[in-house]
Amino acid sequence: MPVQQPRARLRQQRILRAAAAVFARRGYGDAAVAEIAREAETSKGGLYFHFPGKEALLLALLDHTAGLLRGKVQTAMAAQADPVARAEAALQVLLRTFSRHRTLARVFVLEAAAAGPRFQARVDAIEQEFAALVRTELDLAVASGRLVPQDTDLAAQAWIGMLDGVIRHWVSSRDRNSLESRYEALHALLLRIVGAWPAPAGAGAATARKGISA
Amino acid sequence: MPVQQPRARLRQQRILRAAAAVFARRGYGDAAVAEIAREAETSKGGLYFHFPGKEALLLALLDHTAGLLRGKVQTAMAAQADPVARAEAALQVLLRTFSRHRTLARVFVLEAAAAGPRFQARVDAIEQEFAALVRTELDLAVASGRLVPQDTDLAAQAWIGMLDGVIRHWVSSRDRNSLESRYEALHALLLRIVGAWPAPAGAGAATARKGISA
Amino acid sequence: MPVQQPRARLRQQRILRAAAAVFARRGYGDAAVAEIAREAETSKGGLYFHFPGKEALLLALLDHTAGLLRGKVQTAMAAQADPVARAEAALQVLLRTFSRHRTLARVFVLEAAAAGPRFQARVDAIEQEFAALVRTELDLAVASGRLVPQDTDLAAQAWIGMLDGVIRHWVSSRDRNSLESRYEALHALLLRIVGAWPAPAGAGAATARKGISA
Amino acid sequence: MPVQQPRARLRQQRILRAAAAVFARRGYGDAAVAEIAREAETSKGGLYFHFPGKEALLLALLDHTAGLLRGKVQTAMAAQADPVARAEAALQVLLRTFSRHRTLARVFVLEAAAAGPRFQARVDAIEQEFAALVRTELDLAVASGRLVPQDTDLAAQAWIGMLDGVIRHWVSSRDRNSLESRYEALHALLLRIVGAWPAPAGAGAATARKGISA
DNA sequence: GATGAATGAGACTTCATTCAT
DNA sequence: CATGAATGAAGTCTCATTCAT
Repeated sequence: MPVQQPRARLRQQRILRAAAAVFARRGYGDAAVAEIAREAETSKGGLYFHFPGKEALLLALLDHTAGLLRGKVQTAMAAQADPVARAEAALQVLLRTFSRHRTLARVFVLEAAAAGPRFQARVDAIEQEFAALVRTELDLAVASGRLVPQDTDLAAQAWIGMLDGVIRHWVSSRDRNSLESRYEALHALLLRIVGAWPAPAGAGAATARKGISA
Repeated sequence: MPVQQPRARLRQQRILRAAAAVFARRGYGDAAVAEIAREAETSKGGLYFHFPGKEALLLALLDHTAGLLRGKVQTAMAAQADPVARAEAALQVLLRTFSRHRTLARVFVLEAAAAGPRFQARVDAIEQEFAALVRTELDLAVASGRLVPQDTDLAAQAWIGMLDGVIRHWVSSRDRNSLESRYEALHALLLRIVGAWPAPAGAGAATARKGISA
Repeated sequence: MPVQQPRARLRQQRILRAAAAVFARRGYGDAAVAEIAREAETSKGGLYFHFPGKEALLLALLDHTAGLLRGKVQTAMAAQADPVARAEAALQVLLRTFSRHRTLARVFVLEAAAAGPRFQARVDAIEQEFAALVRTELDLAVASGRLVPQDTDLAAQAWIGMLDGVIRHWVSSRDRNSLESRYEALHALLLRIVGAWPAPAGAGAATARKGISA
Repeated sequence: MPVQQPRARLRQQRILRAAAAVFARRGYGDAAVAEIAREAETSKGGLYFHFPGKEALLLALLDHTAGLLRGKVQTAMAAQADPVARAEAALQVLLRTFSRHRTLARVFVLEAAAAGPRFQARVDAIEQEFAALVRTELDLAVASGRLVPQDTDLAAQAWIGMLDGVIRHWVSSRDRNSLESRYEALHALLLRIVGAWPAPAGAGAATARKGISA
């Protein structure tokens, strides 16, 4: 593998960014390579010099997105001591990252699924990776008595599933509000799912809750 | 509006069934009208006599699916007395119906989303319809003291979201097991979400639950 | 040939009228048989019962138009004594008839030409028929000294050609004024062509004209 | 706007030439893009690279023809001193040009008219352009006493109309004789229309003609 | 006689990919 | 390295015509 010249790297990034934009705008199937090339300010021939084809663009985009998410999640988790807080931090940063990259979000949760099983599989693998992360933390929390014993695998799937649903809804609606603003509500649900819910309202309940979540 | 000959009705159904199969197999974008016609044992022209275009096929399929689900859900709900049970029955029958019509499920939760905003909007509307149904029941349950006071709208969204996630995962994986077999686990999560979980195992837990949900 | 039942005659006329309208509106090539059937308030099958195909519709229309014109022209010519007046009367009634049947005019002078050589030939034959009529009258006028000796065939072609041009322009423009209103100008040109023009204005010119045309 | 490679220019010309041939052979409506591509020795995709569609081909052809005519007419007119001669030269060169490009002639006077109002309008505009040219010369001739006072606009329309008729007849008949050979007769009619006719037979008239045309 | 249904050839157009320059 | 040009397969859709009822 030859060392990438910096100019080539830049080109590739411009092309990937353009691909994300066009895939998000038109959908993978309706996206024209010509339009991506135009948006990247290059030519079709140039694009094909850097990427072997349209599929490779989507794949590269998914990998790039995965790397981006992994990095941010690791950093965010490292900053928390409590296992439940670490798991929550992971989801929160996923939400925040997608919130700031709407086109990536759309490509990741919508377009890839419809572009064929090969892409779907890659997205699934990445989701499973994060689900495993979450599960590990929940297991720790259960082991330390922080959470009541439960099917942590199921709970982790549910967490990722809820996140997925929220993101999916956000990108497919015309909602221009920040995705992050939904974290509050999501947060409450996540805690309920693992039986660590926050105080609803009444005083008596607060006592019981304290015993559980503290 | 011309009189529908019985022959025509049959053809339309055959075409719709074929469309569902091909959309599920190839995805909406890659599905060829010619293949649908072939699978419906008719000609391209014949297909276009009954449906104005490829989009109309998907739309008709979504409407057909929605009608199917609505009917089954109403029946299932009518058979239950308890509001929480009614809400659960709704989800359960949705799961069961999709489990028995995998192609419809795939079209409904995956293909429609990627086929364009128009289709996505129709699916969203149907999901919201069922979410509203669930919410109504949860409200009743809260009013009767059956459930602790909570944001029932959010909870209903979460229920539908979880269901969506399970179905989506099932259709996009190669999992050939019945979708229904996942209901057990889903059931537990749903109850947790509204704070009405069932007894995990021991007796002490039952006490705690009573104290919380009562 | 069986005797036509009156009901069938009516149907055929309704279909022909509808065909004229649709051919004029869409052009022959873009006219759909289905639209003609709809406009005739019958079905495609019914239309094909009365006419063997789309081409036959246009042909029948041309024949019908020719018959209409022939009849009116004969009547108009019979009412004139002077040969030049007779020739003029022929053109005038052609103009008037087309003016009152714009769709027929359009089909006759525009659509038929583009619908293929077979149709073009039929229109040409009809035009030649009227040119021959005109020529006969011009010959009489020359023989009687009413007109100066000239190439009457050429002059007749020119008369029909001018008429054709005026009609063609009228139907292809959006001009909603009566076609008849153009007769005045056309009239002057026709007379000039055969060297029998009317007094323009000045006296000197009148003298010169008299010397020439008398 | 991208730089035109010389290869591309050649292709475009080949395509346009092929389009003219096929439009003339089949008529616009029945001309298949595939046949044009074949005749141009390229592929359908190649054709669509150079022209956005079938309509654009016809439009480009009309524009190309208009440019051709304009150039030749200007040259021909510049070579004449007398206004009437200039006007005649214009028509003569139009006739000669169409005579040498029968397919262009057919497309221009027949196919465009039937291909839709948009094309018809373009052809009309070009005809009006030449009519205006003729009228300007006739006005000059009247102003200088070269012609008797008259409605020069009408006369110019008549000139163009006669020319149109002659060309139309030539292209729609199977007449393989040169179109130019008809100029003699047309010439006589044109002069009659503006009251500047040549000697029919007698001697006195000859004198007058000499005075006019010399 | 008449209707809705069906056919299938063929039309225009798009587009991922490859290639000559 | 990059570009414009070229390809050709495949797609959606139309429509004159025929047929079963």
